[in-house]
Amino acid sequence: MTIRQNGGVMNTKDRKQREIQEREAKILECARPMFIEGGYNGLNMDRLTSMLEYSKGTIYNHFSCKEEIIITLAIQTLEKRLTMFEKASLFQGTSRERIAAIGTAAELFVKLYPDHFRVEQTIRLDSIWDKTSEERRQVMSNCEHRCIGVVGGIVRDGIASGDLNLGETTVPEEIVFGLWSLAFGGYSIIATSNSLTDLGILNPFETLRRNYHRFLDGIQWNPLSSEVDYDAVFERVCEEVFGNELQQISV
Amino acid sequence: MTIRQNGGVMNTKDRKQREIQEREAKILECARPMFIEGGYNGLNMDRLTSMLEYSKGTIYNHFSCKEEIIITLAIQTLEKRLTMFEKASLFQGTSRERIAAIGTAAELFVKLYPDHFRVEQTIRLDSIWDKTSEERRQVMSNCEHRCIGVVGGIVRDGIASGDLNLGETTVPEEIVFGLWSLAFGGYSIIATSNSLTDLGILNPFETLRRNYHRFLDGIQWNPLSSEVDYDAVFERVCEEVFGNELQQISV
DNA sequence: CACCATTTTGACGGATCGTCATTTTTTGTC
DNA sequence: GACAAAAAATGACGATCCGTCAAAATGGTG
Repeated sequence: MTIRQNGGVMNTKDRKQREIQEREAKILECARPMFIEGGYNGLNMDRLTSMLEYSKGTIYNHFSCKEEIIITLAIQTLEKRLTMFEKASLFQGTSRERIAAIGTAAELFVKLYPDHFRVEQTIRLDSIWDKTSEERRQVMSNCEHRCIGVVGGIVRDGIASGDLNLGETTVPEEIVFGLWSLAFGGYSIIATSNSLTDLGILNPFETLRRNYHRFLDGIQWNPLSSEVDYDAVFERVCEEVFGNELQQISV
Repeated sequence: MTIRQNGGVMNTKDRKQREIQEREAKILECARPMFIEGGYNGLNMDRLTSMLEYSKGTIYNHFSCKEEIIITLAIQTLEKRLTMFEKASLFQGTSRERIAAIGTAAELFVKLYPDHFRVEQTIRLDSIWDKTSEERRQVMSNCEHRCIGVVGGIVRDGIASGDLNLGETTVPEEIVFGLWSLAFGGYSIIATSNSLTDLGILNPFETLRRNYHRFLDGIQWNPLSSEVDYDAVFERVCEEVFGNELQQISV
């Protein structure tokens, strides 16, 4: 009897919870294209209200301000990236091939979610960042840290296996920082600048791939790119690890 | 007589012109800290009006919208960067030392104008970018292109002098893209992420420097970092080329 | 001083964010 | 099912801020 009552109560609460979750998903689903279309100003709370079947107050029950919606959009895709990184890190191969697998994941991620950078760049502007809740900022940081952690783990594996020898003056995190800079900078430039085509770089993604292999050659992470065809590794990772995701886009 | 008249007219016009220039400078001078303080929303046109001794309409005679002010702020610092790059490229030394000099210039630039990135990131958001005038966008592109050109020139010098051999499958622009990615990504991460200190990287600027030398080692741009103390080159460039600028900051 | 051209002014319209008093719905109880 | 209390939803409203434009001020000229 008590059990039944409890059960009943829980079911009701669960249903409520689920409804709230679903509504939140709907809000985000509607907000994303609005943001993609016109950025921070394009995401119009009045228009969002009129497009959804909920009133303003209801939406503000879910998200205390516009910025909270935007950071949640960022978190949604960041979580997808984390999943892709983790999947890539399981690739069977040398430590350097596994780093290449992460690079592949990063590239496929920006191709699958080409608008993610825009969202993240907006969020990182202090004027926006400061209005978001500490809670959601934590979630975002956590995602970032875990992505970094995956890469760091592979660097340490490389050292442990003897493929990589950093010497005594270098810590693995410096290499993570280097790869991260190359990737973040490269994808940002690709996304926001016309100068690349002006420069005559026809396939920027391929060039970026070759650039991080140049960096890895520079620290002599074996086997070097002169010994292994890392383009082929890229193709293999695309197929073997991300075959499913890839059906959606043309690489 | 005609000459005198002309002279007089010209003087009046010149004075007018000068006054307009000066006013424009004042507007920007007042707008910059406001933007730095609170970003896009922090730059408040009403407040700007009340702080300056000019009315709203007058300000809108200079800049047709808020975004035009912001892009002009970006252009102001971009021009300083171009000057620093050009100065650095004249450094006497091997081609690789000259690239290191550009790296030094880039680092000193972000230290001298730590808020520039914020301004540039804001401008690059499509929602802002689209509202700026084609004219000012051209000026900005031009600055960027000339900076890239300086770097490209040194790469080609390196090839010509035999310090660098890219082979037949690589064009110099790919290397420019690589260095640019590393720098842009690295400085962005330094500016907007706490993860670096979390990672245990105590001196991110030094690490970034070492990272681009790793990249340059990877393409075997001679002399390699194992043969030359590029930290010492950095110091020399700071002193010999940028001694004046450096008095303002602590490196 | 009178007249025209140019520049400056700031009140105002319009857009948009977030609030909160009011209304509606849900829950719990007899 | 009827009713009260709690919870949730509503949307009109206040506040803020951008950019405009009719009117006023300024400056040059005969």
